[in-house]
Amino acid sequence: MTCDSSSTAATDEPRPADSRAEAFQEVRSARRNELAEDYVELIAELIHEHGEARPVAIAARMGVRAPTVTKALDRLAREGLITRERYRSVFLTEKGRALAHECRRRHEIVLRFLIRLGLDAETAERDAEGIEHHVSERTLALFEAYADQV
Amino acid sequence: MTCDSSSTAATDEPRPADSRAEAFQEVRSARRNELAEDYVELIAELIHEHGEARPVAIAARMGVRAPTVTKALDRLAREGLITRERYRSVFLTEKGRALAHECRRRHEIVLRFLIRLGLDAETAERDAEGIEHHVSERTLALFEAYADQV
DNA sequence: GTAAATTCTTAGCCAAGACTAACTTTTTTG
DNA sequence: CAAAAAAGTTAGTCTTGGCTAAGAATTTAC
Repeated sequence: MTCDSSSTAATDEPRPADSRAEAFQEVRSARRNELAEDYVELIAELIHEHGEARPVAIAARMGVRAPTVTKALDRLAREGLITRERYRSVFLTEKGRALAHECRRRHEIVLRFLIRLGLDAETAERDAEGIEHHVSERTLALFEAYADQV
Repeated sequence: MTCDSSSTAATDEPRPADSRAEAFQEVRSARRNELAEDYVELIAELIHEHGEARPVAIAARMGVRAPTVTKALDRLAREGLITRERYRSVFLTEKGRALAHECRRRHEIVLRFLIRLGLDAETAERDAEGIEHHVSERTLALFEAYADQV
């Protein structure tokens, strides 16, 4: 049943030009950034609420253990999103603050949209947490339009 | 600075820090299943379109290399979602077929909803791919209602 | 001002998911 | 049917993101 002759000839391209494949690659790429975004967003919230972001608080809110946080923070620091000193609080860099702001914006739009659609607040919060990393700017604009319009 | 214990930790919690942690844990749990769902959905599609699902076709559509597919299929087999023989096509088990069906359903609902909202087909397809794994049954129902209503 | 408790880090383990290189099996093709 | 091509697997590497156990640093409490 090898009927699809067009798909696999001499593979010159290391990256398949298949639009389906591209979509999956984009999703995977988005998935890679999700955790970093979650952390940065959470750090911004903690700083806003408590004046600082301690690893122990991050761990509690993320629902993970302390060493997991340490590792994640190392990575965020490597990526230039936060600054930190050993055994001390975490601070966002300019870049980190920008990302946090962007995330917050997306989160708010998705959340507001879901609630406008008729979803209960708690489910909306949970769904928004998952969805916010996967909505394009275009979709976001439509979500906003809908929420405003009603 | 260490206002944690006095101000917001023990007493007021309108939303206990726990519920945030739970939300994140749920998202992480969803993320863990995403790839398996993508594979199963794709395998079902390939079988439907071509009568069989070959690893080479899966790799092309997923946008990954062959060994990645082999490993993924090992895992799917371990989880009882597919059956396979070495160097042969892949088949869904009853469980795999059920999951594929469920995924397809979610995908369709999200896609239809986004298009009804006014999104172009291509972006809708891309966003649906990312969103479908993160919508609750409740949200799905609202998406359906909206798409039908308009 | 020291001892206890808490917080944070390090070290080491594991599984997933990506890759390349190299090998085996199957299929195609002169 | 034998050689070449394609498909699939294995082996080995890397990174991420979890975890526990144990040790170091800091903070609290007596």
